[in-house]
Amino acid sequence: MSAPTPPSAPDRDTYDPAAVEAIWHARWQERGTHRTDLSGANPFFQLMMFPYPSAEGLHVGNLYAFTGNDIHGRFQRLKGHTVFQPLGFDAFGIHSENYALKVGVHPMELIPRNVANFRRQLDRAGLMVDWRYAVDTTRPDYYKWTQWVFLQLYKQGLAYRKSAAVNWCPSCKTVLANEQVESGNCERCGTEVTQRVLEQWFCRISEYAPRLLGNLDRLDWSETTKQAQRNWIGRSEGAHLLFPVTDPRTDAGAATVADVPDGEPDDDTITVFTTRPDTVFGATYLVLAPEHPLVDVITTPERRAAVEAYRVRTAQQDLVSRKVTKEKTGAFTGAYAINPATQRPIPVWIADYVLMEYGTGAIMAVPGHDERDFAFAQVFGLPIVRVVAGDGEDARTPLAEAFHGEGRLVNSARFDGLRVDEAKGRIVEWLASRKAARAVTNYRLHDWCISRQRYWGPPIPILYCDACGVVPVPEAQLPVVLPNIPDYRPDDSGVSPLARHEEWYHVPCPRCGAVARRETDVSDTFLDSAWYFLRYPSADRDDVPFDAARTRHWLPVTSYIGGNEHAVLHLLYARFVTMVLHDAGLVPFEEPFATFRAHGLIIREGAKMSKSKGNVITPDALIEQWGADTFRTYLMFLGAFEEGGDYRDSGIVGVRRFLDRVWASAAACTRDGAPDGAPDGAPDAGVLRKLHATIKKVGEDIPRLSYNTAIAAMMEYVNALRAGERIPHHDEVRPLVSLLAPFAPHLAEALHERLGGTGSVMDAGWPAFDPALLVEDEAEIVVQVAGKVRGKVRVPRHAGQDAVAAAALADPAIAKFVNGTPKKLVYVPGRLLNVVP
RNA sequence: GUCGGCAUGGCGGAACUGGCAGACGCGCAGGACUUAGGAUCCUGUUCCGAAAGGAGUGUGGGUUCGACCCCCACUGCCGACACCA
Repeated sequence: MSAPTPPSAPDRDTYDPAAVEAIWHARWQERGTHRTDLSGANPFFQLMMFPYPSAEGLHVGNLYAFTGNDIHGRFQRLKGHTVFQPLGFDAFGIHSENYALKVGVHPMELIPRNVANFRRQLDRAGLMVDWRYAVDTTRPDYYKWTQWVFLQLYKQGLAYRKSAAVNWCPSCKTVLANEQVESGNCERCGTEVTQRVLEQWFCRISEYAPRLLGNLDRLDWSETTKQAQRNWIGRSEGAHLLFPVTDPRTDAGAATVADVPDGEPDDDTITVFTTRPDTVFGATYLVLAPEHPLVDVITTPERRAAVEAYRVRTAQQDLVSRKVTKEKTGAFTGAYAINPATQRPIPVWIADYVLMEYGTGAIMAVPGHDERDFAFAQVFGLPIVRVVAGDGEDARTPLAEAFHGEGRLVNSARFDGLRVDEAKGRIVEWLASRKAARAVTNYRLHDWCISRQRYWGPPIPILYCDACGVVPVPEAQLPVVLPNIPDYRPDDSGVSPLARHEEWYHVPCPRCGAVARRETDVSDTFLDSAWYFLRYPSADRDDVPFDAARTRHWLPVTSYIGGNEHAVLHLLYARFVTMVLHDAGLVPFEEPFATFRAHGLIIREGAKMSKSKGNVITPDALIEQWGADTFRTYLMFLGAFEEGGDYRDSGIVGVRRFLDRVWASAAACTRDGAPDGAPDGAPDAGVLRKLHATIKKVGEDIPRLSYNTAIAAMMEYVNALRAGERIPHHDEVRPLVSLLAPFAPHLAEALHERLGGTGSVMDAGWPAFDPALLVEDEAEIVVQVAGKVRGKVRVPRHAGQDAVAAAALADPAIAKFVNGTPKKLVYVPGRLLNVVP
């Protein structure tokens, strides 16, 4: 098996991509072809997701996404828009930091190097980027404004501190993200990961959940992305139910607590969230999250030791395995609470399968109708009661597993016989009238933790003063510059390395002048990327994060195309930050991205690309071998852009042959003595019709990102152009060059010039097609008999059903399938006739 | 487990609202030009069949004059989330 090689021997007048591309890179640079006039009319903001500039350099996944954006942006420019297509670098974060530690080069040295390499590669690929507006999240002139964004959140009361657990690797002495924990162990050193509880900064994104969800219906986004966000926000309708705790020492039975208290949750009332209030009669025990504050209050002395032991055990477990392990464990608190429906006391347990961060951190367990509660009840021998019966079942039908389906209530006193959906409302109403329930909408979305106990990020601009408390750094004092310190390795303290740098750590309090301490956590990289699109048009401005007039002119983003791996986090945080800035009167819109399209993933020979498999494609080598235009076009030819593609080494030669043929066609029609090679010196009518059909098709395919079919259409046209070794006419080739420009911009520039064009092909406009040329005089009608194709007939364009039927039956090859008079004729004008015998 | 996506020739993939399945490309076969070709050009290429014809879009059913496309049930692969009450 050998990889195909490009056609060789550049003698005479053949396509030499390396030469062409070098010439045009230089000219684009000289002429400023890729510069956007920001005051230009008809603005079109084409945004692509900025990359993390890794040391390995650009990978095909990046290039696939960028090329898809570039084609769209170039097309919009050809269509007459002023296109702004900036790019930048998302270079902060734990990934860079770990890599820097590994190779022993300081990130402040490493990142600029990587960025320079990325720019070189991106330019080599022919992207239409105006680098004057590039952003780099690690530069103080950018993160000054990231810190400013944080302060806006703080001012609105949307940034706050609370303690939360983080994963901690005792060996690496560092905080780990959930994805860096592999089955309970650190992904780098394999040490068992533990939990630490630290004070951290959070953003109240959960407060925006209803708006973030509601707006989705109005956004022109890929449906898959919107659905992912809906699931992530996770709205669920249910109820809070109140279970008063009884004191077993004073209450002999249920009677004394039968009178429901005032309904306000107090020290000895457990509030649970449930989406199945209809099953409350089957709630045979309660479970609290081990961290639930009421645990301390209600645990009985006899059970305290066991409960504490269980809480310690849970606290030590890393965050990932706690959620992944399905085996049920728990401890009985010794306390009982009154089921507000049955009035009977039920035991209160703690278990790690109940999460403090969701709902109220407490559940009513209905083992008959919830798998988790069922499993738990089985382990601990707790009662399982059926309260819903499906078809053919009754109150006594035994439960081999939790029953989830439709059905009617049983064992539920006066609610017996109601359907599940009716019962939900009725039971909540009933309990509400006794002040034991309230209908509630709950969201899964939890607040966004932006603290990172690391070095490589923007310092959170907060000071702690013994006298004044928490003090935000005044905006005039921004940026809080990340100091260039040689020792940025995290240590055992769990506090950022920044805390070790006295001269940075201690500063005067801006309010009272006393010595204050800096916040030493840096912020999440998702904060950097949550507003970068606002910065681009104003990237040259030092005085403001984003200029009001430019923002009004360019935003919201016209078209955003990116990977669905950012469907939830990045895109949701960006929407949230934009909404907050809108509420503060700082931007005139609340949704940042008018349209968003998710592109697919690129794989290699049917398998995912990975370093361990050794099947990673290196763009540099392929561009070297085939040329950037061929590589770009091939990437887009692999499959539908929104579906992704399978990169096969063997196919690229086909695209190269196509571009060779385009070059040869342009060469042939400009050669001395042969500019008008067709016999009568005019373009061929058939070729011209095909040309106009191709202009139409390519112009329709590009906006719907159907790049592969657009390329196929151009290939078809080139085949028609050259069929039978005919010499193409000048006017047949020139429009093709424009159609090809978004895909193969260097080649298009060269041929545009060669065919007598002036300036850049990008400013020469998009060819128009003549609809009149597309209609044919005769139509070919497919003839079916009983739904099977039996032949075709040619008829005049507007022939009616009878004429077509007559023509069809006159054809013996068709007529032989029809005995006697047809029962029915189905005629689709201009396309098809179905004869039903 | 839940949510989403996908399943079409030897291969990557087309087929827009139910109307010629297999566009385009790779590969393969034959031919032309050549001292030569792994360059270029031309022709052919879903399968079975000499042909007439038949079969065919993961599997099983359904709706329809007509289904890759719609409905029901299932299988497999890919992705995201994952004890969310």
